[in-house]
Amino acid sequence: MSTINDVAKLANVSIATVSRVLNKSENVSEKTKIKVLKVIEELGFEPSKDAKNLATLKNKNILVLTSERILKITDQRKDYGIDEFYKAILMGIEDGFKNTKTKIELKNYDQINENYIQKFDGIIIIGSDPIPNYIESIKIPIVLLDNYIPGKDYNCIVSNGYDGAYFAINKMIKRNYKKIYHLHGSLSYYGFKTRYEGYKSAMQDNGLMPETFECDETEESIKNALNILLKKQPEVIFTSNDPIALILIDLLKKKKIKIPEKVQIIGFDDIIQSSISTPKLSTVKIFKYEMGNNAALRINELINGINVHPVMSSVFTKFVERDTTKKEEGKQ
Amino acid sequence: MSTINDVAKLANVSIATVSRVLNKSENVSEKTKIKVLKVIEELGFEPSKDAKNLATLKNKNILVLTSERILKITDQRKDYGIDEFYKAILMGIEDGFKNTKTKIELKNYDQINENYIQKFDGIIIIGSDPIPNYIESIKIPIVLLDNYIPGKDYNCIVSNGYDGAYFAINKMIKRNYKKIYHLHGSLSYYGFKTRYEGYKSAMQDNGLMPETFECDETEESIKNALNILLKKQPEVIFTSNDPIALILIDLLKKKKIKIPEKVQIIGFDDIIQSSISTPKLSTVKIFKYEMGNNAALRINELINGINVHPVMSSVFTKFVERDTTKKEEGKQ
DNA sequence: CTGTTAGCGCTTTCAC
DNA sequence: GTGAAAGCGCTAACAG
Repeated sequence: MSTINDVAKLANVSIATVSRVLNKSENVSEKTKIKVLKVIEELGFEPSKDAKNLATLKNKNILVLTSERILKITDQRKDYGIDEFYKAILMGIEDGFKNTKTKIELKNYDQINENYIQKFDGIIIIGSDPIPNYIESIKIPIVLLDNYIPGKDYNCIVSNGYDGAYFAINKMIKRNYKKIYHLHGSLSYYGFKTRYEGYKSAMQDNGLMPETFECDETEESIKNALNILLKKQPEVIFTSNDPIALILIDLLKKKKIKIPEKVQIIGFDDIIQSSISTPKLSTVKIFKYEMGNNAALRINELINGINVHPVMSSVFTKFVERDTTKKEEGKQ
Repeated sequence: MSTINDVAKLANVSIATVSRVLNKSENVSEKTKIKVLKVIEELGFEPSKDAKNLATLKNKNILVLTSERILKITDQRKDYGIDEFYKAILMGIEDGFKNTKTKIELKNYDQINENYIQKFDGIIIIGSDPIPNYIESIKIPIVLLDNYIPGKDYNCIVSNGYDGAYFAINKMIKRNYKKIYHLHGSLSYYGFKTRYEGYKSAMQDNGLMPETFECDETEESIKNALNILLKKQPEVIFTSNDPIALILIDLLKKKKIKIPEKVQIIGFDDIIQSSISTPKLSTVKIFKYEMGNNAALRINELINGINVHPVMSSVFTKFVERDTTKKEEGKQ
């Protein structure tokens, strides 16, 4: 490990000068610049990101952007489910900036325009609602949060739906359940798609045939799907998210079908309602806070020119087992 | 943003004491600990990771583990393709540790045992060959590199095969090609699976029917697949990796089928050979160096207790277009 | 049990 | 065009 000091000594200049060539400052003669560059090359010197971060604590402004739909939800705090989702994410973001002197501004797409955006050092875009076109052409660092657009290499933070589904399903299979079906929403949502894939892989890896059913997340649609599903005598129904699972529970209760004795349910998300439903929902927890946190840290890296090659980060989930699954083994 | 100083002042103690409670040192009276904790809570104080990193530069040892197969390959440097893959990764790892005083030891599974491992502060495991069982039970930070095990939440760094495939295929479709087929290796490899999914999604999102063919990566098998494929008059063949694509090129040349005039080929990886083949291969580049680099940075975070919730990082790829694809539009 | 102080590697005034 | 030195937030001897 070599430091800026080593470089300075070998090049017979001060560390200030080295710092200048490192940061492409104008005030260095071509001669010394070349000299310093050569030593840097020789030493294989790489400036410390941590030191740089520490030394450059500046006031920064970052813009947190969402659709109007989402912002309205978080404002009102009416609907526990989605509200909580974004609240947790927002908290994670805030905390992620805690040691960086940055001001956060929360806006929705309607409240801003291309010009307004220029004031910011970085932008975090939450959710998978359509993004205004002009966003694509701006050169300010951007991080997508809870969204991913195939074919565009935006830095992004998502939840690892594939793995979460795989783990939960695999666990059920190990308990000797075989008739495990997946009730999912539109697969055009990347999140749902990955959970769907995780379910399928877990089944296939265990020599089981995946069987999936689509609904549009309305009670009506879920009801229809359930009726078809029920004919197949499901042991476990795994859903795209908690709201669907919660509706399913209601429906099943009306039909006097015992949960988890007769049918087990597994959701995805772990919204607050899932821990207070009757019975309490077994679900795959999404780490919303951590997702927000990661987004903040990532945008900071980007702003400071650290590790800039685009990366998608999938935050792992956790199977939170409550009362809609049986914890013991099924029959052999 | 509040600092350790703010906390110290408000709690009427020195920053050393604050640091002690932060790091769960024993040498603090219960009383002052509580007092400090309260102030921390009030202020919402979050210690700076950068400052901590800077202050704790210690000699660390990290173990880079691979299968014997891979280590042999990198040792010999004979086979350009795979050799280069791991060389680049290794360079990325080294550079990632450049400002951290850490010693790297490179071993294969046969050279170590459960005991030996204990000496290290962190472990990076490269490649998707089977991992010894005892690894699972050790409590040293681990990062999987170019590997992912569904259902186990190992921190890992992979290449974003889904996105890379999606982008390249989407681009071809936009050029009005429709008969785009995918020739893939075993889908039990996670890497191949994601590229396969990316191909499928791109086709489906454009209203096209995906058609895929499996081979086992031997010339024989590829030849068979090609013969079937050719009957479908492919405009584009997208392969799981460069070696398959390179063999395909040879086969096609023997058959006097013109590339890219008659058939276009797209590989995945961008190994050195792909830039010197005739014609030069259009392929999706994997950022090996960046992957290694990320692994190093991640293991460092883990060692320092930063951001410890497990995450999978998918490093984005880039479509490198050379001479096995036509750059202009196809016929309408 | 607690405080003082010297760094960690880098940036950034302020002089010259 | 260049250097000296203060300081970013934290840890870790060392003293007491």
